[in-house]
Parts: sequence; C-alpha cells; structure tokens
Amino acid sequence: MQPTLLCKNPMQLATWNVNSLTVRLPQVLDWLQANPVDVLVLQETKLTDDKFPADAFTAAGYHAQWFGQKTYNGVALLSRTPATNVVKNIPGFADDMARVITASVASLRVIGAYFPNGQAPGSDKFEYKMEWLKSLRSWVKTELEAHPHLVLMGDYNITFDDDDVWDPEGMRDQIHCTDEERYQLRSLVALGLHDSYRLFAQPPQSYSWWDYRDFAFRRNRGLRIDHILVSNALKLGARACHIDKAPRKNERPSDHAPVVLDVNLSP
DNA sequence: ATGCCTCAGCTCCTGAGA
Repeated sequence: MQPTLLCKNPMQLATWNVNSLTVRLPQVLDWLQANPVDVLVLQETKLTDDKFPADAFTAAGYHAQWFGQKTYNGVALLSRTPATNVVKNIPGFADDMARVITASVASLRVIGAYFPNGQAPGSDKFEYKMEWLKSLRSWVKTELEAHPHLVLMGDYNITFDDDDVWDPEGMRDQIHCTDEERYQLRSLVALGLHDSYRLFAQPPQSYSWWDYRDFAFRRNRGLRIDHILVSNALKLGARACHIDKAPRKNERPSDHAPVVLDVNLSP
C-alpha cells in the first residue's frame, strides 16, 4: 500500500498541438470547459507574445505562461494554479525558434515541448533536430536531478516503434520513424522516464496525429507522435492515459489530438 | 507524385508542417 499516493490530489495533465492558437482558440476553450485539466501545454501557437490571448484563459480560470514567435512554433503552459520558475527554451542551446517552456506547478515540474519536425533524414533540418534532441536530453537530465516529480510532454515528432505508425513498412526510415530519432527518444527515456500511454492497455492503432489530406483521420492513417513522459516518482501515481480524438472531429480541427494523463500526486 | 490539406504572410503564391 502507498497511502500517500492513493486517492490523493488527483490531477490531469494534457498536451495538444493546436496548429495556430488564433484559429483554434475557441476549440481550446471549449475543450477546457469539457475537460477541466489541471495543466495543458500547447504547441504551434504561431503567435507573437503580444498577441497571446491571456485574457481568454484568465476568464476560463487558467493561469498562462507563453513563449512564441511569428508564423511558426510557439508554446504555452496553462495551469489552474500559478506556474513559477519559468524557463523558456533550452538553457545553453542557442535557438531562434520558440519550442520549450518549463515551469513548476504545485509539486510538479512541467516541460512542454514542440520537437523539431526534421523534414527528411539527411537534411539540415534533420541535423538540427538531432542537435536539439541532444541538448534537450541534457536539460531534462538537469531538471530531473532538481525535480523528481517531472513530466515532459508535447509534440515529439517521433514514433517509439511500429505500433505508433499506421503503415510501418511504407514509413520505414522516413521522418518520425528513423532509427536515429528513435534512439534519441529512447535515450530520453533512459534518463528515468516512462511513456505514460503504454503504462496502460490501449486500443490497437492508437494515433495522435493524422494528415489533413486524403481523409487520413477517417481512415485512421496516423502516427502517435504526441507523448507524455513521466519520471519514476510520477509513474507511481499514474492512473490512466488516453488520446482524446473528439476535437479532431471538429470543423477546422488541428491535425493533432490532445493526450491526457490522470495522475495522483502525493501531498 | 516535388501531388493530396491547412496555416501564415510584405497573401492571389510560397514555405512548412508531418
């Protein structure tokens, strides 16, 4: 028995790549009303900081931290209680792209990240993805040492294995599925993290992203590239993890669906 | 198939996403 972990401080943590917060804000607000999670990290807000809709989130009962740029990238962290000790991007890694936001919420350390796409193996963008992944690993290692209750969640743009891919043969060695990317993902996990989705029984062919083209969602031709990784200490309290496909059925949806973790925290 | 769809922007096409 672990009395401090049972039925104490149940929390929900979620990640969602919204592919433009300008377009998706009404859907995010609707989703939060139906799913009043404690923490939600967003990716691809595609907003400069002066345009971030902080007031809308305040009205919805959320504190917000954000870090964006024009046109591309951009991340945010919404929380029911205030976030503190906020860090933007990866310290020591010079980057002109807004991809990472880290903050403390209650006893949790939360890292929300929009991993580089990488475009194609061998490209300059793929090289950048590899360098970024190595730097992220150093950052997560440092953070884990200081904060045992750590969650790293976001759009990883990497599949763990063939179970995360609708067409493993067709996508073999393609972007999101290369050995190099998966090695980096496993190296992150090796720091002492766990893929919370696979801690639980899941439906076969579960994905978090579907191409806009070719009726990919209707055909369930997708990838599982949005992940919630939890530290050893948090794993003890993990109770469920699911992908919420409902928003992908909206009119003008994001191409990604939210991933939600239920976790009990010790006081 | 350097395509398909969606979004941002010095917008009527292009770059990028995944």
